[in-house]
Amino acid sequence: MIGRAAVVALEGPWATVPALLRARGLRWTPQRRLLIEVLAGIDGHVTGADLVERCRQIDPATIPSTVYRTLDVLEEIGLIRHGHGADGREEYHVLPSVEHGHLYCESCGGVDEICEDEISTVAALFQERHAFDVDGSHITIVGRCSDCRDASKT
Amino acid sequence: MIGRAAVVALEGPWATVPALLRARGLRWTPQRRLLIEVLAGIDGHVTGADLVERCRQIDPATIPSTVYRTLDVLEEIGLIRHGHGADGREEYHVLPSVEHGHLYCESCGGVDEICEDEISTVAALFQERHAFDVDGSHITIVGRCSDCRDASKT
DNA sequence: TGATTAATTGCACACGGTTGCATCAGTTGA
DNA sequence: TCAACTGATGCAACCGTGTGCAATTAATCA
Repeated sequence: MIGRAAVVALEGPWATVPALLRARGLRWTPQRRLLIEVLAGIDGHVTGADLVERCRQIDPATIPSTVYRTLDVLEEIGLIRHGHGADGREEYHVLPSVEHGHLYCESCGGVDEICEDEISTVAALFQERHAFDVDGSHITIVGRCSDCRDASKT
Repeated sequence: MIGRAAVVALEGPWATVPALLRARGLRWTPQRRLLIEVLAGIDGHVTGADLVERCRQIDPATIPSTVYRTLDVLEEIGLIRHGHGADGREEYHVLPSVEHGHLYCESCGGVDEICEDEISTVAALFQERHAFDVDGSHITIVGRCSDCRDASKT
């Protein structure tokens, strides 16, 4: 008899999480393992509520506050980053994807990605003018995409 | 006998609000008047919760949902604009101040303003590369201010 | 002035996210 | 292997914000 099928091996950078936690005196718990498994299956970004939902699909006993607290420690460790979408909701970027921000169209709700060199340009501007270090993964610019502008022109 | 002292005359652009509302078939109510009076006394930006609080100080019977709904209609009329602070909270810009964004230091919580020509630079970048119209008053860039960086260097 | 009508309010509730606290359980060292 | 220590969990309550709905009321017009 083999153990529960749900227990899958952690891959890539996720395999090191237990060690990263323990190195800081933090613990490796079933709840954290569940969240890591969910995160490992995500490409790009998710909202906090979305993560809670996905965890609940696997384990309905998942408690939101535990998820959010775990996300906090994962961010401290540097495995994820969070920002805020145009509607103000938490948005988590799963690493090790390339650092990027977002262009959010308030008309259609569409999202476009800001690539690294554009972030650099913006960062350089504020570095020069305000001596401010921009957190590139936290950038969300709101406005209107070309499609919506064209549509409203007619 | 004169009416309640709390009833003050609306000044500047605020004086036109009742007419603006009525021109759209909307109504001028005591609750809206209260919020307008509060907004008239604000320079720059406030959070939604802050506005609710200030309204309550004048009229404890103020209901939050009414405030938020009124803010929505004022934004539609163009008297205020809203964005989201670094913590994702609603942040209202009271017009007719100059369009500006914010640099938010996640270390000390300090806020610096992004002036118009910097916004133009950023807007031009995304206009050119993504054909995206940036909403300048909605920009909040997160990172670290020079003071905090210097402090952590030592 | 008073009736009509649709905008607005107040209320109750929902949702995303956070916090305080008592209890539980990884981890470590004996 | 087991006890002790301390970090993590679960729970309940709370905050900021948004929504559906029935009751209220501002605006209009006879």
